[in-house]
Amino acid sequence: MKEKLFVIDADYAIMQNKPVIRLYCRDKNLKSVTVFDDSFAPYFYIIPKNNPEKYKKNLEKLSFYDNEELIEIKSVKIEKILLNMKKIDVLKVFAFHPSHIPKIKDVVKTWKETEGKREFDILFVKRYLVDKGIKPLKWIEVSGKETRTDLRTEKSIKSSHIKSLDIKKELKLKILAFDLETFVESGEQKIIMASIQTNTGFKKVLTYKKDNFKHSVCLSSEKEVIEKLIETINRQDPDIVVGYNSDGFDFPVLKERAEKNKVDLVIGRDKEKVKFHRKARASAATIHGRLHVDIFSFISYIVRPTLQAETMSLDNVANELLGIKKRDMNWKEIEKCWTEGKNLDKLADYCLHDSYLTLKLAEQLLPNVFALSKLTNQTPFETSRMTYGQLVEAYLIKKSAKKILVPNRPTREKIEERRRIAQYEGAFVKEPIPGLHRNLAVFDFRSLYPSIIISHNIDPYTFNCSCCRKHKIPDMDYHFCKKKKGFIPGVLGELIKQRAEIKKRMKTLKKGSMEYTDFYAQQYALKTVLNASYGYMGFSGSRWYCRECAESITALGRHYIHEVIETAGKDGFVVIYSDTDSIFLKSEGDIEKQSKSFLKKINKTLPGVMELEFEGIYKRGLFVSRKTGEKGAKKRYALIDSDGNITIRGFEKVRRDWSALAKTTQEKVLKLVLSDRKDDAVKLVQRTVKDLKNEKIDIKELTIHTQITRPIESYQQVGPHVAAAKKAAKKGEIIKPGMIITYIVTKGKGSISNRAELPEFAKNYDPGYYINNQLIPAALRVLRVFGVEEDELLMKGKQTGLGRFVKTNQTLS
DNA sequence: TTTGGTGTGGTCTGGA
DNA sequence: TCCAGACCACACC
Repeated sequence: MKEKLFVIDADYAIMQNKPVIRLYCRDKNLKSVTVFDDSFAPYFYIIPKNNPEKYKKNLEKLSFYDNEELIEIKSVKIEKILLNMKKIDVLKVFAFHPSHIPKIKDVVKTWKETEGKREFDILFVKRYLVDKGIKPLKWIEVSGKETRTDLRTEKSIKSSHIKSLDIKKELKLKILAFDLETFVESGEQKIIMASIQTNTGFKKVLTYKKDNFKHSVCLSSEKEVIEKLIETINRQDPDIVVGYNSDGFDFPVLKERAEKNKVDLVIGRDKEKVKFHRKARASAATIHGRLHVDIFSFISYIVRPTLQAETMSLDNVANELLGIKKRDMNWKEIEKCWTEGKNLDKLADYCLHDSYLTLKLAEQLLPNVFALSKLTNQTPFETSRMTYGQLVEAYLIKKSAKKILVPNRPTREKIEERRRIAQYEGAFVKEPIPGLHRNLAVFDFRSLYPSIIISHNIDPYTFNCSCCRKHKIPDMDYHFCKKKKGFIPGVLGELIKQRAEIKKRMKTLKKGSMEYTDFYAQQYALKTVLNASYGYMGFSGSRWYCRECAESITALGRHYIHEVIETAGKDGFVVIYSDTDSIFLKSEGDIEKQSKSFLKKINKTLPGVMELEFEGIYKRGLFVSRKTGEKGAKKRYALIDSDGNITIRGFEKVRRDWSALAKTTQEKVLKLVLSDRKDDAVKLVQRTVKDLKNEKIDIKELTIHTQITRPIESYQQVGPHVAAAKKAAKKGEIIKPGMIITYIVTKGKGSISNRAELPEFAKNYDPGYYINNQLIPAALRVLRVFGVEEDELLMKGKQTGLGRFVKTNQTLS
């Protein structure tokens, strides 16, 4: 029989002593089908010192015991493959079991005929998908026989042949989002409520106290809640289970409570319990047969840089990504609801809302996860938990398969060594001309670093070749081969081409249509990998590490932007600012016309795929000076276009470690100033100072968010956020690195740190601090270029009674 | 262990 | 008491 199937996830199991790949699929009628493939054997490569034939013979005889387990070689093949651009003979060593690979490698390592060993740490399923060319979220054609298994899928096929198909059709998969609420009772964290929502409209709240609200099932104990949750998931039979921080919270808690209550946490399609795989941050919970996506993981690794939310809380992220308003219920209220047994419907709503937000976030972001899976041939389970570095690596490994030996991952010592010597010169940043400028034209290089890599053939394998010594990188003693195309430049070149094609096709489609969304996600995946490629070469943990490459890339970047700056000057522009790949120009004449010819002129001189792009015209642009001295401040500016859209970079407004009051006031000031209303801006600040002084500002406007980046004991210098965290820790709160501490500076004596408190412990706020250390600096940063001084904002001399808020180190004039 | 360098500015700390 | 430099966080690209 032959079947066309849509692949969702994959894993492997040991069956009759053999590793068997399991592909979890749906067919076109949405029937769940599992495909078993036992035709694939795990392998790795050995580079022999000289005689591969002789090595092969010795290897075939290898047999040893490891903890009473017999380990033997399945087979050995001699293959030709590229090592440092040269074809060599290597041994491809097949094993009977994936876990034998590292053991065989360790034995062979000691043989004196061994030159090296490669690709022993590429996981079995990853290897399979790459080698077979199977892309998750795409279609395959499976030939084989239907078999019986104890898997809870509607059909199981033992495959004899699998072919990947290029069918555009997407299947609508069933997504189930869940969320738990817990409560600590006599030192034990218990589950008090669970909520579930699916993208097919099912919703349910499970709890065990009272039964008078919508969508709820009231049970009699925690145990029953867990059992009912398990039953519901299995009955709903989703393809995808999503949570928000479910790797770090929901599943660990669920596992612990299930064990405590002697319930088997079986929610997959086989009889195994939920397992945890070690990952960077939290261990990843795996459910056999269902795809578990912790959407928080994807957001914090990949989406985060594009967000401006202060914390990665579900509420904040949903607010920014989905435009869903935040709720005002907090933890204290939840606890109150539960302990008093009142307003439980509110608590249920809260819990249900969490799984709703999780579901909506998943619906929005899963296309991006899937696009990355299709690009790298990795399961969405993997790609949703990958960092930038891992995504680039996965893609490069895919492109190396069967052609190039993948370099080994560096050892811990090697990484340390690379770290020590790493530092190299980066991008050029021009000091801006402070002031409010009119009619600015902005240009930037399209994907500067990737285009340099491609156009200059920057690659570890082309570095300092023996044939092209003449073509040196500017100001460097390095050169790159002109004759042979490097691996990374070739790969990135394809990506750029594909992305251009997708973008072209997107123009013919309707925004918001299924196809458009899919293309958008695809081009976003390409962009993600492209943009991370330069960083990956300079990353100490990289398999394709090449400091000289990274150094050359930035050197070329500086070279090109300098050329643009120089040409702009010669063409009569005033160069206001430039950072890495962008340039801000002003001119007396018709800026649009001049921009066009300038762009043409520059692009004629650029090699390969390099291109300068016209970003836009801005009606006004504000550049400020540094806090001390008259120098222009880099990386801080604000722009307004002819439609009134405002762009703010670098200012306190866009930083999370400033109070909302200082940020919103600064934003208003910027808007007024960009509209030529400086005087109104001054008045606004003065009014706000007064409000603060009279303590009329809501304390919520005054919280400051700062991340704890290490264990609190290991800080050499105790800043306000660390001090607040330490106090909270003393009161029993658990403080971990990565947490974002919210604090308020209260009245009292001593340093700012001494007076920093978490909101729940803050009894008041110190107006003096918020005036002198928050509001005034943020406002003055903008207004100083207009000649406004601190005294004017503080209304000194005009009003009495403000003296006590003046910093002690200031003298009255 | 979890892409890179460049840059600003707040707060603390310790010595004059 | 004052101030420079260290430390720290977080922005830009």
